[in-house]
Amino acid sequence: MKLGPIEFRHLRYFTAVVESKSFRAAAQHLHVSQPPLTRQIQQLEELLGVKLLERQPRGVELTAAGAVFYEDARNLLLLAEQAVDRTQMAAQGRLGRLDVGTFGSAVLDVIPRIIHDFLALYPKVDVVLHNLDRAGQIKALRERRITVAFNRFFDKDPELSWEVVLTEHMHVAVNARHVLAARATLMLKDIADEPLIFYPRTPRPGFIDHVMRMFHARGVTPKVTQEVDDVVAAVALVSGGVGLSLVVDSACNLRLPGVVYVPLSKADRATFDLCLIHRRDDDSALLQAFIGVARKLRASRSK
Amino acid sequence: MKLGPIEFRHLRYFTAVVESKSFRAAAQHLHVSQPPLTRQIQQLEELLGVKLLERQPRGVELTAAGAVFYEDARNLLLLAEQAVDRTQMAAQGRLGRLDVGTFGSAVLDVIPRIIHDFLALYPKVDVVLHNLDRAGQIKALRERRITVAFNRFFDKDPELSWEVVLTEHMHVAVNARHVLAARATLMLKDIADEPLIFYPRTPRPGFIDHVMRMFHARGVTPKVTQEVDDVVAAVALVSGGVGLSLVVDSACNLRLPGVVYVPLSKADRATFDLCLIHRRDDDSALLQAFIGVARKLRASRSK
DNA sequence: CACCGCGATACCCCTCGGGTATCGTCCCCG
DNA sequence: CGGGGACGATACCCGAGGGGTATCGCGGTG
Repeated sequence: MKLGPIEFRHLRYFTAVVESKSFRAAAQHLHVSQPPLTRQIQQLEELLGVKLLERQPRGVELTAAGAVFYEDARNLLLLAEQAVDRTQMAAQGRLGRLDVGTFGSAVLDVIPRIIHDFLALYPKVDVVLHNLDRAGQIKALRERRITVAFNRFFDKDPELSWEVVLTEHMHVAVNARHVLAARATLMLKDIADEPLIFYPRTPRPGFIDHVMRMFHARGVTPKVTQEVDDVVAAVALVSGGVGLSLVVDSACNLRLPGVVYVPLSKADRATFDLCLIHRRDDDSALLQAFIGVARKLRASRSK
Repeated sequence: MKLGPIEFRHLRYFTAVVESKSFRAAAQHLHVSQPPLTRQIQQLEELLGVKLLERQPRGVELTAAGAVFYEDARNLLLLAEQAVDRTQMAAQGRLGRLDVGTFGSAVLDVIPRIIHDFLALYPKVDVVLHNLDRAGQIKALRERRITVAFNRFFDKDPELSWEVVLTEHMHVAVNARHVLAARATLMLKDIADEPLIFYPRTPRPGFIDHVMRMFHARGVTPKVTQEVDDVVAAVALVSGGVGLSLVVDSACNLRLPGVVYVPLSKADRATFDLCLIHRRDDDSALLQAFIGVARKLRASRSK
């Protein structure tokens, strides 16, 4: 007899026979006639070089080797089904891994929300956060090490696409014992003479330049007395009474003792967009799902 | 197109294409011509309802779903081979096969003992050892390529279960001509100024961090002059007089010329658990028997 | 001993996997 | 910029082999 390799057919037929302890019954259950079934089992036995079944006048018995093979056959069929399931889930973006590029302050509010909502809908996706600066994000996106990134101020780029997911405003972080802490709103000129804790230009030049332009447009030159590269550190210094600082909405979630956040007055209000960035040619279901969640959150916020 | 169920043929063809990143090359490797291959892959994709491959002008790329399916396909093919193997073994009167995941030093003492005792009780079982690192063991367990694994420091995992089979202590491996070789015990501070042969962090971060914490807790900064990723190599260097090294009980079985093992003094003694890990849902008799032997050995040791 | 009921065998059909030839497309190179 | 070459897809043919029907051999049973 000529024999090829083992196929799932053999396993399906064999397990059916074992489970119904009868060729005829198994054949019926498999919607085939009995002779082909017999032949497939014979083939399987010859293929393995092992007798799997003891044909008794009253039904069929497993041999010891047959019992071993039955265990594995059932397992294989089960795993094959799971493989199909998993693959289909992956295609729908319900399974897999999403690498997200984040940065300093966004991580305090928006990103946890988006990820929370996303995981509620897609629980089997692994979301991995990567804190990167602007340049690092762009590089990582290009090199496909991350799928999506959050940042402000996006430069046109042929490979990348972006959309605004949140529009934020500026607040002044000020120590509660400071006179300005009582004010409902503040103007930039109010803080011109106050010691300002600010951020170095390098990791996010776009943001810093934007704020600086804001100051200059109002003829104000801020007195930067301290530079720290981290929003949390800046607010910590405010808490310690070192001075006041500027932060966006998201950072207001950061509650430290003795720190209050006073919004900038309408006249001085500037908007800071938070963008979601991704490769333009990336049409993965995972990314689409993630963008969908981000959009929905934005819509529910703007109400 | 008419489609039946998935067959192993589909998996074989698909994995071949993925591995050679080309239909033609894969066809050649499979000893078939290219068109049937193309057809089988198309069938598979239609069968799953999922696009698995991105046909690029330069070869073929996996889609995200394709990557998921590839993993499972490879695994299924492997398990099928194992199933055949096990069945044939069983037919020859062997009762089965137990695949065990091991790692570096454990292989020197505990594992041989456990396996020896196990084989004394179950002489017809084939025990196959697989030397794997931590991550490899976990993966292999999940994918059922191994039934049981030995390692230290186990992280909680919903799919896996574990128990401590041995608690070990540290010894200093030192050249016999060295002054410290004569000491009955050593303290960590005794070796602070000695050249230490140690291990890189990557393959077993848990173990290395544990030892390092031990040093720091005693205010000792070891002078690591040489890193080797293998206990045997480390002891060989000790034998060559390069310096001294730290090993656990099991490794003391390794007798190399001019190497003596001095236990750490009680004050500096730290314990290192060796765990036996297995799939939580695995209730095979072979595994239970193996665990039983391991437990008995532990009990007889602790006396 | 006749009769079921079981799996095995004989033999036919036609599906479906594999082969050859060829196409459309993109890249590369002159 | 156009032709050659390598890639995967398509068209079409062939035959191996999976599945069908009919029947056999053989125990167990009334």
